[in-house]
Amino acid sequence: MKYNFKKIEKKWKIKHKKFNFFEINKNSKKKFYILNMFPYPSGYGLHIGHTIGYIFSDIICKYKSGCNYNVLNPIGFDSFGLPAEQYAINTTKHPSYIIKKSIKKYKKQIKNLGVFFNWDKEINTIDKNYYKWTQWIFIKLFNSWYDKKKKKARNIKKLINIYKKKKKWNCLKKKEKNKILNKHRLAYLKNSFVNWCSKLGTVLANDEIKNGKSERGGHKITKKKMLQWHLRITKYSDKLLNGLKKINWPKNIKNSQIKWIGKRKCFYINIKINKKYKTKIFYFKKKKNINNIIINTNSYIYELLIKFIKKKYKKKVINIVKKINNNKNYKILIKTNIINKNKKKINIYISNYKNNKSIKNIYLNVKNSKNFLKIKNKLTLSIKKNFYIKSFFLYFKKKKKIIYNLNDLIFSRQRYWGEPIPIYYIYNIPYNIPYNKLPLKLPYINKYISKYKNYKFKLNFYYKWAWDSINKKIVENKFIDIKKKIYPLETSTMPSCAGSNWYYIRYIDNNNNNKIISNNKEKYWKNVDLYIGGSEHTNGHLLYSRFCLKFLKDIKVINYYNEPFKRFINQGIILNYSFSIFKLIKKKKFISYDLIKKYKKKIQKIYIEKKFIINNNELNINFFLFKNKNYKNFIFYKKKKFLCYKKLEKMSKSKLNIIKPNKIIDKFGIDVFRLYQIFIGPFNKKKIWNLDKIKGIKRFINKLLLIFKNNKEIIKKKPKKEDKIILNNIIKKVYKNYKKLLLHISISYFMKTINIFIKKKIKNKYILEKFIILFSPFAPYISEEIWEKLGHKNSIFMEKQPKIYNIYYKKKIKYIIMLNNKKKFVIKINKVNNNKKYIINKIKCNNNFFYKKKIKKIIFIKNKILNILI
RNA sequence: GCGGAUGUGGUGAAAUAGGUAAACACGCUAGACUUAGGAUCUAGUUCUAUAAUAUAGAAUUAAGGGUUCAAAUCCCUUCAUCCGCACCA
Repeated sequence: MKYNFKKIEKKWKIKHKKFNFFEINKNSKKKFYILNMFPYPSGYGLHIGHTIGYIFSDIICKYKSGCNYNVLNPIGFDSFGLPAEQYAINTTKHPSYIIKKSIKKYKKQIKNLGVFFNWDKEINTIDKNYYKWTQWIFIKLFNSWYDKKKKKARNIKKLINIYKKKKKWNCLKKKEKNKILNKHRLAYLKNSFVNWCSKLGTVLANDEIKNGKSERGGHKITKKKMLQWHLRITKYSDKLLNGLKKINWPKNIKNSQIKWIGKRKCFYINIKINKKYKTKIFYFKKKKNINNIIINTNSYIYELLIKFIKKKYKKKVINIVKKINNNKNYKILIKTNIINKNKKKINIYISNYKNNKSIKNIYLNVKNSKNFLKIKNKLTLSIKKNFYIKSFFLYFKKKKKIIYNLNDLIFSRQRYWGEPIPIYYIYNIPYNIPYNKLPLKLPYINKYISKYKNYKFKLNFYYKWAWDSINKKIVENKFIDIKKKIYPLETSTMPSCAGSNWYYIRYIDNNNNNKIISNNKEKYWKNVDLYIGGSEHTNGHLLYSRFCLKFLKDIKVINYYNEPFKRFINQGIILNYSFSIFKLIKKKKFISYDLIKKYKKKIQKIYIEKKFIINNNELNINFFLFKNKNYKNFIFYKKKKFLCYKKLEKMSKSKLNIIKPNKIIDKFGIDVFRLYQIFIGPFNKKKIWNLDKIKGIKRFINKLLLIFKNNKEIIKKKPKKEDKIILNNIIKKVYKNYKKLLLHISISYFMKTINIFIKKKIKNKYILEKFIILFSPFAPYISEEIWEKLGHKNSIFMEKQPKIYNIYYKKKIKYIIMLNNKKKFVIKINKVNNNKKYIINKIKCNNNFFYKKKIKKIIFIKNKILNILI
């Protein structure tokens, strides 16, 4: 029988449409909530990295269902954020149109994986019924403060009551009241230095920046002072730290959470520029003397410093900084009269020194400035004695202090495509939109982009963005009038983490319009039992989600659990080779990879697709030109062959090394594709994409089909003991690997068992049935087909996972006999004779390898080993 | 610079919380078969010796040392690779 997967898949896809998988154990008391991080629907569609996660969760979901669990395996889409918006600007189409199209594509592809998702639970962050609750949580945060004594968040009204008792609260002006409240609110406004990207026109979080440039687009980032919404996540530092003890997460993820929170006792130094401008504090484990201070030219501290340099020298410094910014690793020395403890003068350097990846604002003479001091390019400003920055001084405190790394989360973005922050301002004092008027809908305007193409894509350009607080609705900007009680609305939107902070809660009760989640449902489903996700933004996402939950628990939205994700497994990235060629800048010349050394500075790297490559890394020039006609007149510089640069890299759209699952599925079928993705290696480790090994899976499937080829050969008889033992072994192995989440090992045991079945010609129906049930989560369609051929009408997924046979067998015990720590042979012994004397005698009878020799020692470990030392 | 991992054949990898290293699969070599297919089957695939389809011996889990009857697994040092990092560590 040839494996006609297309026919089988088509048949079962139709049957599965009517099949209510998630209803099977609806009334079971045991629940299992498994969750994949929801995808960002980019226009490019699914790639291999996505599918492996879905397949993985699906297998576990099907297995758990077979173990009588009521399972939940939902999926949704995280659709707000920069990528869609950037794409929208480029294509002049509205982001919601792009997102809708992408989601359609995603859904189609996901459904083609043989995966069961609870599609009725689907959520989408841009859905107004979803972001209504995101905004609701924000207002709750805005109206809460953290009570240190009670160690939880409470309503801001209670804080006002406390103030009323203590002070003359009512005599204070509104602005003063606001100032005080703003210091306590969990969502609050603060002027702070932010990563500003002028090209994108927005603030970015630290994890949105890579190598000092924006992750999306690679634009320059500067530090800028701006009024921003913050979440007071720092108040929860201790809770976030303690919660880690109880959950089953990988060590490295836990560690980086601990590091991020960074609780420790330290000595500290304060750097002030003058009374008004404080900078951050610097901490040391031990007391240290300060010999020099290094200030980065890209930092905000430098900008401040410039303000306080005397006018005469200001231009000089700025000019020099301009010059050195174009060079690598330069430093300028400014001599000062600040004296440290050893009565030595402290020098200030201004430098464009970069330490590996991160831009640091300031370096002190700690270990990491060693490299800095090696810099040879050095300028010294000729500075007169009286020139130094008077107001720049240091504090060194002797006392130890408990400090945290964690900073409050900056929670606003100056962009259009996000959840609007439900706040309006009266005389610059923020007030929230009433709860019952949520959602504050994101305005949709046609032709928006073409009309305002030259503007930044921002909310305040909408003509309709003001709040009428009498009629409680959104009105046009031009009506803003304090007398008529029409006020300006907040123009920033929330960052993309806002929607993903709490989404796992919403899946459980996604259609509830009155509450985020009903009590009953929360009590039953509780938290996520197994959370599966990629490694990209894991750390931030997990921390913010945990913070969000702890807050929701304080305000009693959540009552029955403390941590969002009980167990977490990190999905390893899949690497693939990328190919690139080099072009001379501004010239029509390509240069072979072995010749580029000469042109080092003048070349530009262009990624190309793999289909243009022959013989490992040679470019097929004719084919390349045929497909890329804009390079028609270009010259190819080469010796003999034109070589490309081949590199193993993370799959990415820009590097043209993405593998799309569709082609593979078309060629080999869904089941083979599923098995292959799991078999490729441990789920949590990085993998290199290589299709070679898919043959093994194909052969395995063929062998499997061979067994079930002739229905007549399959015997309905009580299975033999031997056969039962074989089945027991595989069941045990597979179950154990489910616990450890090592599914790839299970597949190798399936292969092994099939080999044994063929060798021993096992054709017993009961044995084979149990085997195929055990196997069904891995390859659903083929299992269903075989199940049907065995004469069953129900879906195989209605069946329970097999139990281990109770066999009473006089098990012979295996002993490994070792001589001087080396294995000699293995003997089998009946249970009755399981003792040292018997075994030694037996060996003496059969072997004479230690005859006439003195035995130093015999080590006997019951049921395992006998080691003889001579 | 700091922190966290990881290191097993030509390749992907297994090895019960110290107890037969390399299961399972890919690749390769040789042969068979045929409906000439990205097909299937059989055997081999660390090294050495011999009386050679067997037997015996030796080496081996990045390198070196330690603990132990016994280490891929535990401890120490070094090297290499990867990941994270915001001022500190």
